[in-house]
Amino acid sequence: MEVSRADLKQELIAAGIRPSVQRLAIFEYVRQSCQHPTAEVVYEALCDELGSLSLTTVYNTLKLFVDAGLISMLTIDDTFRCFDGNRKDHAHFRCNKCGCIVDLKMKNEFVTLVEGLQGYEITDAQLYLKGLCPHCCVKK
Amino acid sequence: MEVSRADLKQELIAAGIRPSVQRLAIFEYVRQSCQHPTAEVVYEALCDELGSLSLTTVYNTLKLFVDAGLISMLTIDDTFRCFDGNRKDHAHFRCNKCGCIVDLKMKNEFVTLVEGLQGYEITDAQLYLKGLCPHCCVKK
DNA sequence: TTCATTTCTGAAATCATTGCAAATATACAA
DNA sequence: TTGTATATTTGCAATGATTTCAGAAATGAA
Repeated sequence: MEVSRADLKQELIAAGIRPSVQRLAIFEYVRQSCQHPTAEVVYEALCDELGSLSLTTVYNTLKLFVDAGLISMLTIDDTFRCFDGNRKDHAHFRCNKCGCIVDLKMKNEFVTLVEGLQGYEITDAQLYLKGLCPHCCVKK
Repeated sequence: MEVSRADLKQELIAAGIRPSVQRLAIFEYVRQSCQHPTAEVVYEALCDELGSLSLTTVYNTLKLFVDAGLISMLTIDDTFRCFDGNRKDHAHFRCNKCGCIVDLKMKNEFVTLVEGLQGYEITDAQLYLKGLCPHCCVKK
């Protein structure tokens, strides 16, 4: 499960991205995180480790990774964007009460569910479910 | 396909929403639109018809409808929210090049694709696909 | 080293969205 | 009809996440 820095570095290079200290740290953080961090969270988490870091750099770097297809950006919560380093096909659930975001396994690929995709080139797919999580359901 | 104002009015009342002039006009516009209008677009479209209309009213009213489950809000484009009056289960595609948003038919319900939903209460589901639309694929 | 290119920084700007308080419309009792 | 309470709309100011920009720093090649 744990991936080495060297591997992550190679992955960046393979994607045509120069592995600067900041980029590698941000990449590692998002990939290892089981949460779904926002740019702000990434910034807070890495500020100390890196000594100096600009929020702008975090935004730019995350955008760079998303464009390169290395991580994905979630817009499941309308008030902020968060990022996901988990590259397996999976769906997301957001609880309307506590706001938690949970990964859900898929039985099949997204596109198997959709008709009429001839002629389309699909580069990204996200399935968002919203409602109440088991925890909030109970104490409702 | 065409729904009368009277029917829409009844639908609002049934949802516990008083059918003011503005609300009815906004509801009709979003329901009839085959596009996926933003609040701004709704505002521009109805400004003349209603004589006076506030952008704030549009935002508030759309939120009211979404909370009542009458329409749904899409966050497929990270830079703005748009609204969808089509109540059939369907997926959305957004072209990365021209920005068009297209409705796609589903073969099955969203939840059939997901594992481990025991204990969850699902109130909303959205499948977002992104990439290139047939038109942009050709002239790529 | 030097030069050119890429990357990072921090402050300022942007812009969709919301908060707020006043104005207006509506419902309904007297 | 009039008065009054409630619901709705309005317009503007404020918010806050995100982006822009121009200069500073780091990096790589020669």
